[in-house]
Amino acid sequence: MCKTNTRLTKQRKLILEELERVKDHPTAYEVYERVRGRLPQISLGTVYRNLDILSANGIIKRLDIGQGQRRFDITTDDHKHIRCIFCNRIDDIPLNTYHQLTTIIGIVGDVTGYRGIGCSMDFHGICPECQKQGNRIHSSPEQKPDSGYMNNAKNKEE
Amino acid sequence: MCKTNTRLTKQRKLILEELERVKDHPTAYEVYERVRGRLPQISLGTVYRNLDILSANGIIKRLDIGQGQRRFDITTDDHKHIRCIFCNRIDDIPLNTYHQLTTIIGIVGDVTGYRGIGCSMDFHGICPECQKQGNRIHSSPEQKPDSGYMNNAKNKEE
DNA sequence: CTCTAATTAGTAATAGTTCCTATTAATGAT
DNA sequence: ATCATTAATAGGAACTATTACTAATTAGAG
Ligand SMILES: [Mn+2]
Ligand SMILES: [Mn+2]
Ligand SMILES: [Zn+2]
Ligand SMILES: [Zn+2]
Repeated sequence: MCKTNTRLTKQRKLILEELERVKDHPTAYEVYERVRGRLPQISLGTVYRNLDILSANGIIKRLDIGQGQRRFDITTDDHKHIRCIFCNRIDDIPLNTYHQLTTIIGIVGDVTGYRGIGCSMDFHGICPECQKQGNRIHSSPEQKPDSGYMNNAKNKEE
Repeated sequence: MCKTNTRLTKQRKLILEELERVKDHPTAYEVYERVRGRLPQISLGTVYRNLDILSANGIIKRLDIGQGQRRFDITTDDHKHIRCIFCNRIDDIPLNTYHQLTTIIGIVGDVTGYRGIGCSMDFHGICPECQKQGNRIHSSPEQKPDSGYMNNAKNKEE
């Protein structure tokens, strides 16, 4: 499963096993809690690091939906998600792409049983300015853009 | 513009003026920086509080897109957004809802000039379990679900 | 078995947001 | 215009979620 120079530690194995067991789009902390039941000394940092490595390798998927905690998905097939605005659970939507947008919300309601459905559709890509600067699709989008935030070291001069 | 018992302070007025001036989906901190240029003693907390109040009153919109900072939009008409994976800027998409999903990405590319476009479509609503518990669409979705996170006071017993 | 770089546990630091409290000020009533 | 009420403020602490650091451990190639 892993690349050369990537070791299958017992921590990593247990994280994958628990992800396989729940498939419920758990947060890093939820994975941590489950794995800790089988390996008490595991640290939350280890869980975060492994979830990052696994998603960078395409073994799992990171879900950055809405404002709360990041979630992780062992299912890497192309599918969409629906989130409950009360309890924050996230369910799968095996949505094919041939419907018209006007009918999709009705379909989503039928498929999931959710009510009061809203849709936030976000696109991402490379803006014209960044294209000019020579960024390519295959170059790493992991370069952190300057967050411009107060606590950043470089903004702490004053 | 505001409800009774809502005062138009000079801080609130300046925040609205700067939002009107940039329309660029600024973060709270970016709004803070601009307003501070005109009212140096304003605090970041005041900016956050006002952005919350204004969005709760429907004057502006909160954008919880992706993993980074929350952003705010003075334009409350129904429209979609596209984010650059390199520089994190967010542009508007005046997308009508009559296209088929398969054609939308092409349209978005034509309209925005973005390349390498991906789409994350997230739905939100009330799950069947929460419907059973008597939650209604008009009841406040602001009840914070238990985040289950380590640092929560109630999880700090051990 | 040995060697070594990948990984770990524990903890500190950071980023983004919310909360708290004494003080100030916007607005309605006099 | 002055007063009284109470919403709102500045400043800072606290909180949530994630990332970074470091000395010790360990997977696994040779
Ligand atoms: Mn899923
Ligand atoms: Mn917009
Ligand atoms: Zn629910
Ligand atoms: Zn860009």
